[in-house]
Amino acid sequence: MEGFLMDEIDLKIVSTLQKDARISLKKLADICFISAPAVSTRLTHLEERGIIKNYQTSIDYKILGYPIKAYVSLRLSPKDKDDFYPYIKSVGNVISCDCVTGSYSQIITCYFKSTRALDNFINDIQRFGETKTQIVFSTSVIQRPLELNPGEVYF
Amino acid sequence: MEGFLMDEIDLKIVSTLQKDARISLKKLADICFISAPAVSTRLTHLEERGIIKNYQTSIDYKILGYPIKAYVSLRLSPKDKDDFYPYIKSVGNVISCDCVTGSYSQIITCYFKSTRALDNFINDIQRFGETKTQIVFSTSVIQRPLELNPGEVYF
DNA sequence: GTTGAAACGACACACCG
DNA sequence: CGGTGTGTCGTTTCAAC
Repeated sequence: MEGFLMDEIDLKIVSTLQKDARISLKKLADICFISAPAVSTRLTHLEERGIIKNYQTSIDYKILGYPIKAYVSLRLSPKDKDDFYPYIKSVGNVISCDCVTGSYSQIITCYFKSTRALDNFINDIQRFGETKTQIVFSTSVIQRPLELNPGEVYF
Repeated sequence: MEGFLMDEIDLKIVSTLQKDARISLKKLADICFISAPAVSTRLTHLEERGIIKNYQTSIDYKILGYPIKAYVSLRLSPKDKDDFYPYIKSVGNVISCDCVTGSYSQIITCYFKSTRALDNFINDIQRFGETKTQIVFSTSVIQRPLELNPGEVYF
């Protein structure tokens, strides 16, 4: 990461795109009070520097037949790490996996078509260590962007 | 939820958009082997029916000055629910909050500029109940779309 | 970063299977 | 009814400043 600083306009671009990735360059330009080509070059830079990682569409997995969301915690034996990482990447049901502090060292977020499918998955990963599963009942804060122009945030 | 079925083309549209939300209708049309207007009407339907929820840009929060990611579990007293939900929605650091099975009934995913900021947050929410915090060290599966045209998935 | 022109893509309509 | 094809309009891109 080079010694570089985002200005107000970059921040406006990024936070606007977070909320609507399909907005046109022209509209972005109007919002930022600069020209469309200027937005375009800034976008390219933001992408090249890895600040913008990708553009995703969020889907209602429930409607699409994946009603089961779960957090699976896994106490991963250090010796199994090299086997575990490629494996967990290969499972299409898994949308994120983080190594965390605490006795359960991996937190896996995943979606399934049924509790039976979830159960199969859990049985499978138990070869890597002890697991704890928490199935999601309801979601009060749906996956959303981090607030970059902070109103109500902690410092 | 009407008695409606996604066909192969809808699935192709959705899974393509998941990976690149800024793709043009024309490219989508080429990929799906149909015309651009046809893609356009399908997109509108998918949005109207809530299968496509929104288009987000994923950002490297680390580079932007939020290096701390954490999962905070909260044992929420039922009587505090009505206070908790509006509050947790208002915190810009929180990107998701799920009600789950198990003794810690809420799982909060959040980002912070520092461990001190995280600490302030935790101290604050402890008025709602006991908490357990797991800070993310490293991420082996970065937030990614669910695999809809499944290769390696559990049934 | 801005402007303007040219290339490109998106949208609305009438037409065809 | 849903897909295709044309025309118009808006958007992106490139060159010159």
